[in-house]
Amino acid sequence: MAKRGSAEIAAEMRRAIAAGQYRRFERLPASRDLAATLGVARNTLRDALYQLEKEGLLETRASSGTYVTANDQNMVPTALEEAAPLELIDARFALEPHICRLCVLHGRREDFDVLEELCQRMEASLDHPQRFSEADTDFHRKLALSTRNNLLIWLIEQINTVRSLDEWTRMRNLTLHQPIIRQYNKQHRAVLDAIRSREPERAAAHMKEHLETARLSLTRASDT
Amino acid sequence: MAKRGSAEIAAEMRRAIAAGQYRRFERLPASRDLAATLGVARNTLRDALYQLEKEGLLETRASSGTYVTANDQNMVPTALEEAAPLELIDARFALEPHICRLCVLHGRREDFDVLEELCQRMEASLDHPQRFSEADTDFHRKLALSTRNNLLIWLIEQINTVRSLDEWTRMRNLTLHQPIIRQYNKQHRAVLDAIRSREPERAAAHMKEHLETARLSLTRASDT
DNA sequence: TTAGTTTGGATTAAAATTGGATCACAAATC
DNA sequence: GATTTGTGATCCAATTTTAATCCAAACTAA
Repeated sequence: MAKRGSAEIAAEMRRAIAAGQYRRFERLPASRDLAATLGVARNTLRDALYQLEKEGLLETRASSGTYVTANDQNMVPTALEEAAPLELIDARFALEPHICRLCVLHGRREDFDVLEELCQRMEASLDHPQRFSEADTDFHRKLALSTRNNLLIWLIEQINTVRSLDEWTRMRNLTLHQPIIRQYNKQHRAVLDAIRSREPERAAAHMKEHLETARLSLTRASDT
Repeated sequence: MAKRGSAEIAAEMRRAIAAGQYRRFERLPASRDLAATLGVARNTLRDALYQLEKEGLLETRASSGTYVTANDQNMVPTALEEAAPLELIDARFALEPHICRLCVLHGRREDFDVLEELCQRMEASLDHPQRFSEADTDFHRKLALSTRNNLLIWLIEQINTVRSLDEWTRMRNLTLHQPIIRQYNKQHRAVLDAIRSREPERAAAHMKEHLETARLSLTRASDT
């Protein structure tokens, strides 16, 4: 049987609380059930919960249950702020290609006009990483908006808050040199063209290619 | 059946009031009826209502009834809470297939063991929509967990909060009959098998198929 | 008014559930 | 080989839930 330490379980629970799976004042599942779903023995889980109790995230009352005492308002941002660069790329890898498909389905002429305008702004910003970056963010946001899916829009907006963190901006600006920007522009155009000609799969494919490029330039930058 | 404590009943009622199911000055159903509807003993319900009364959401008059006094208008529905059913499916369509791919990359043996256990639990719940539903949520959550991508985990958890809203639970339980559950089980297994044999694209494809089925049964249900 | 119904309040005992604690055993670690 | 750590099982005591009553106040309709 594969072993996972109580520390690992504690980390998992900590993250679950931060993610909002268990909210303040809520009672956790019974230790027996929770141990079962986590795939560990009850003793191990109890050790983990004891850790979290020491940290002040939980409070357990005998014969009653274990309750969340964490102030989630303080924790939710951390879940986002702690996102690693590659985690962010993977999340965008999940969301954005499909957003392109939905964009083909639900996007309207006027949406495409806005996207066109943003493309042009990016193409005019070869020497202005800052300006390019803003237009780039707007472009990806507009794609989400064009799906008319409020949930997706919200999710992308959350991701954008990560993107806009200082460290991010700095790291991204490092990678934004002329050749890279030029390549991004070509890819953005390819995505937009595919959307305009109502080819969902081609749009998604171009977006994947775009994100792959972004990942590459990111890993290359973090190697230095 | 999952035994629910008074705290959980209180939470459920709090949500119902926030969702506008019971409006201000309105009288709640008789405690006997409400208890029956919620599937708990009257004592448990009374404990729950007492909690909400302490919070100032309710006011109960003996021999008359329990009335909503929620003066709190800060219960504004967030973007998450007003998400439409099909929006949710589309968001999952974006996220989950790619999560399956990442699961193949980053998932470990012990993760698959947990997924296996959840599959079995679902297969043993053909006649228990409630139980199936919980295991189902855990299954999809565990898939996200197995990616080890905290951002994705957080995103899925946000989606799960939408899924767990009352209206949702009710609608989903309507569609969960034996044949559907059986089909879901087959699809979950197909996903798990593909992940286990480390075939990212096949896993993603099976997940897409699964979500397509879910979308179908959802549109069919809302037509009625 | 009166008789019957419905309401929440309260009490009780039994049953179910919960975390706490301990133990022997196995596996991994040093 | 000794130590640490997770497992699985058992028993315990406290708490919660349930279910069944009875009550008094308030409402309803004859």
